[in-house]
Amino acid sequence: MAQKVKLSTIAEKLGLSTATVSLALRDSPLVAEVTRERIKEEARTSGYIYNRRAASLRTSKSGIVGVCVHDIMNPFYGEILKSIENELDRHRQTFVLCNHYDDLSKQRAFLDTMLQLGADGLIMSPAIGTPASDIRLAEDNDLPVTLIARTVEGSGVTSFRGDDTYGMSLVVQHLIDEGHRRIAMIGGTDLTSTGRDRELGYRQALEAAGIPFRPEWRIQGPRSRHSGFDAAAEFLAIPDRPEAVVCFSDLVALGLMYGLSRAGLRPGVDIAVCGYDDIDEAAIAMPPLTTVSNGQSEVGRRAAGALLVRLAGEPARESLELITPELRVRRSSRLAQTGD
Amino acid sequence: MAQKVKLSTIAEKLGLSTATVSLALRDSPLVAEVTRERIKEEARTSGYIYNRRAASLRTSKSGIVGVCVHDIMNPFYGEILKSIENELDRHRQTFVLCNHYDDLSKQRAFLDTMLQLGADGLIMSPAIGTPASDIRLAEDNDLPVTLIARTVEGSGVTSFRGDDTYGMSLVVQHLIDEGHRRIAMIGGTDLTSTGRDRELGYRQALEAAGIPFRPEWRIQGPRSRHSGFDAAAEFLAIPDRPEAVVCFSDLVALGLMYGLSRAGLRPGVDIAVCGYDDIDEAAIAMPPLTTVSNGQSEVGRRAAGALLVRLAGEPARESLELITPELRVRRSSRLAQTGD
DNA sequence: CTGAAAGCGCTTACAG
DNA sequence: CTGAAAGCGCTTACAG
Repeated sequence: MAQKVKLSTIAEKLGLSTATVSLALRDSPLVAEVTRERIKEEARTSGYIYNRRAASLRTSKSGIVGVCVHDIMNPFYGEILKSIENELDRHRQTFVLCNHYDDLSKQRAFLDTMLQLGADGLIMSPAIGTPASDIRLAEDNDLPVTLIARTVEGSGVTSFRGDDTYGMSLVVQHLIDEGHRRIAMIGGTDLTSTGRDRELGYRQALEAAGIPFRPEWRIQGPRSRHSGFDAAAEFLAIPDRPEAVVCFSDLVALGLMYGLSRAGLRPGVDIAVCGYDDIDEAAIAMPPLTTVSNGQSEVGRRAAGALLVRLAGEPARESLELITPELRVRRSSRLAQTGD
Repeated sequence: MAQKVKLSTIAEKLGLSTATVSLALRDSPLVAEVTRERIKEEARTSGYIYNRRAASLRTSKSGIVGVCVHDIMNPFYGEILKSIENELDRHRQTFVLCNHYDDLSKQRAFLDTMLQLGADGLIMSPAIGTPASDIRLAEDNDLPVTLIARTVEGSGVTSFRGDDTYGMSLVVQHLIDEGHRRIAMIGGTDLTSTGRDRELGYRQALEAAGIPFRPEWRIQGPRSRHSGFDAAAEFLAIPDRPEAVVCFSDLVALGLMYGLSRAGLRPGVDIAVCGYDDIDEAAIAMPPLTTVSNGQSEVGRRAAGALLVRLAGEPARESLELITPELRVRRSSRLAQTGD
């Protein structure tokens, strides 16, 4: 490659100072219109590439926002991400993605990288066990943080997520309304706020209906399609097996339905299955999956919006913004019908 | 936040020069062991954060690798990405992700951002219509590029992908071996090398068996689960409908199977359906999906490896590295059996 | 083994 | 409306 073109290259060529060139390229009204056009033209034809590292070193703004979630291949996060991406794109922020796979050291490495790169902000769905101190470390170093999907107590920042307890109680109530009293819950873990809250919703709905909680009907763990599939065997082995199941997520429900079908049980006919999240696939699945809309796009949009407000100088405050979930009844939970 | 700690803060505190501190923190043997330990200890306790922008400005190495694909929510790319991530992690490269959604301007914006940030390299699955000049622009500005999944003629760089023509011919041959002669192909577009090559494999296998290609049995377009689902209606409306279908991808096949099931047709019983890619879900789907393993993890691993070699100074060369696909026969294509 | 000094490519007061 | 100069926080020869 030829000699690199920088501001001073353009300045020399046109007999101007780098200050003028710098201002012109950023459309400053301080520079005369004609000068500005000459400069821009020269930048274009000479193949000038703006060096953001240099600019960022000077201004301490990088135009980078880090986003860190458990796993972007999970459509639940994918849908949130799309909405964040949309929002940030419009504000010309570059968006750097990372999976932490609930590995604290991986998340911490990403955080350190963002600090080193001088990122402007961070949106994260914190890994299991994230200490509040990690978030304060970011905040203390001028890196505003917004949390999504999960909460960290004492972090001092805002979290956006669905009201998981309420949402799960809606599904369970729906199954009770359909005449079920033997309802299992599959998936999720005590280690995340999401897991705890959804189990709480399950228990509360049962209790409200006077149905005792039965630990053998609570299969913890699964959080993916594959583990939902594997859980089918475990579920089928339960003596005195329930005829209705709520799952921690749509992914778990979809995997479970694959597993049940393979064992010869027909979801939506022989057994009621519900999910959680209302990912895109839920509506076209076979059978179409009853679930709870968890407001992914709203979570993403509002979290990004809140971060942008922080970037504009607003101070941090610890708060929890709950998005109200909505029940979506489909065929997987309605054993009566078979048509439609 | 308190006064920011930088190299000179540590240097002053310990009565050393910034040169020594800089070397010590990077474990240079030039610095005496004891001094090194004192410096590291001070860095730790003072909460020093390494400023990569400053370092990068000086060294013109950023430690950043950009990765740009059509859509990371597509498990096909997701699986490639995991393998790239693994490889880059081990070389302590920060990995910046981007979806281009086949929007050239979005891809170009990402490319510009990477140039401005001084990224060390780029791995991309080029958007439809990517001009070779975009790739040369990167290469000309010291940003080595490696291509995955799709090829750009005249780009001058290496591409890694499965042998799509051969792979697709394997599936079609398999259906012919199962006794089918009326085989539709659903999904994919002429606009990508992948789409063209897979259709070519379909046609070649038909031709080799003396089966004429019938344009009304070729439904172009679908490339997602949702559009596969929608294609079911179109497929069902074909007069003189085929009883076997190969799909552009597993995602299309899985969506199509949902659509066919909803219409009352049983995939794997009433109609044979095959996918392409062998994503994780294929093996647990209902029915389990016959497909072609497309070597996602090998593509990712080798593409990342090739990029790392380029970072080490190897010159670019245009070449196409084909990964040999393998047929995975499962129940969706074997109408004879119903058990298992 | 350690230090003094220059320089990476920008932006930002300040002066005119 | 334009320019001269300092400085962002590192690393890299070079000298000792």
